[in-house]
Amino acid sequence: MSKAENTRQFIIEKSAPIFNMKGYAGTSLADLIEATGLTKGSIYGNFENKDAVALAVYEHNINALKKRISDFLSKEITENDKLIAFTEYYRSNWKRVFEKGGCPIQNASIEADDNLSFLKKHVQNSIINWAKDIAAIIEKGQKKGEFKKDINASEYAYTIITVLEGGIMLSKIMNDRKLLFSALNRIDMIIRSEIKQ
Amino acid sequence: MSKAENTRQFIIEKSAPIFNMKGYAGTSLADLIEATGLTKGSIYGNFENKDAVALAVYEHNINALKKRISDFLSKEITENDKLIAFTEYYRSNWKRVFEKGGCPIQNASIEADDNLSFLKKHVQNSIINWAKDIAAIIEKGQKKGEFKKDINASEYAYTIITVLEGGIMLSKIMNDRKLLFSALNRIDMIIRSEIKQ
DNA sequence: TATAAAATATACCGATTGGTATTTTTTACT
DNA sequence: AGTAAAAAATACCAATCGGTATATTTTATA
Repeated sequence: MSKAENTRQFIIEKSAPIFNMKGYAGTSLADLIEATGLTKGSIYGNFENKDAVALAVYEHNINALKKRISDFLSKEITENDKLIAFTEYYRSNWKRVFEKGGCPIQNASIEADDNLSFLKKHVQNSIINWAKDIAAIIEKGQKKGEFKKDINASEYAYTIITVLEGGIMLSKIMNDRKLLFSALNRIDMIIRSEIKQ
Repeated sequence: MSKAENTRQFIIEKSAPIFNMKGYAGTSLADLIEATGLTKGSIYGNFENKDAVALAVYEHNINALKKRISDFLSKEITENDKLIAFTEYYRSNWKRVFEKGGCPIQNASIEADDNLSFLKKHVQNSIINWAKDIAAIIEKGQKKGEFKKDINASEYAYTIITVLEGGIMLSKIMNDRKLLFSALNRIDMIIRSEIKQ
């Protein structure tokens, strides 16, 4: 990794929680300078503009979350256990997720839906891919006979994301862990009673 | 209503969709001047600062939404019909809600949870009150024998809000009406199979 | 209709915004 | 070790930010 690539990565990692907490419009270059300890020249030597930093940070946040979840699920063997481990991940990691500003998809969604067109497509893509990942687990479980064959895997994937995101939102603003856990319980219930064979 | 009170209301109404779409940090005084056609002096003659406008706008958005829903529910007689009418409201009005920037509680939640402390308490309060309103319907239904007596009304109120907010978020960013409707169907399903006697 | 008060518009302010041009420092290679 | 290239720091820019002081207009009242 070259010096510049290293710096680029350094900027992304230090800026990640800032953007996720303060939002795109709420994060200034002064914030990035403070968080990285670098200068404006250094940042603009590695990124074209603020948009480019925000975009790289968003992708980084998504990939980091995806990898952590993926690692967590890889411990499980059956597809049912993988699905249950998904909610378990949030039960074990909600604190860290919350401390870094919550779900990056959610934060970017709200800010990008009416403006920030440069981010919107990326958010849409990451949601599509996330739903595909979950749907793939369900479909595999269907083939293995763990899950009901007549259910729509993609629909259930979106239902899981819907309940999870709603739970994170409410839980975070209300400062109440239980609201997230209640949402996770609801997801588990759906898995047990509607997805599982 | 005095001239000033009239202007104040005018500013709030014209600024409402701007704040709800662009967010607090993303909305500038220049935006408010453009939206109202007034001058900076006029705005600052009626509001102490930008925070005060944002706060008044938030309360206005909440009250307007609450009133529309309340009017919609008042047509129904049984508590079960009122609960079902709640989801029906969003089926009939999602387009208007989306055009004005989506759910104000959701937008304010995401922006206020990590910063904007002046807004956070107001958002928390409006969620508490919203949940109370829904819980009151459930409790009344329990007393009237429409609903199961052993369920926790408040918990179900928060579950309904969770699924609704998750649905709005996903539906809005994905530009897909069906994702909201799927969430609303899920809420109806919960009402039918878990709440209704 | 004169006049005081209220409301609005104009003109201005320092600070901060995102961004660029230039200089200095660091790195890699002969 | 000398040197060219790459990287980072400094210095600067116009535009915009939220906010204020003052001037003008509108309103209400006597």
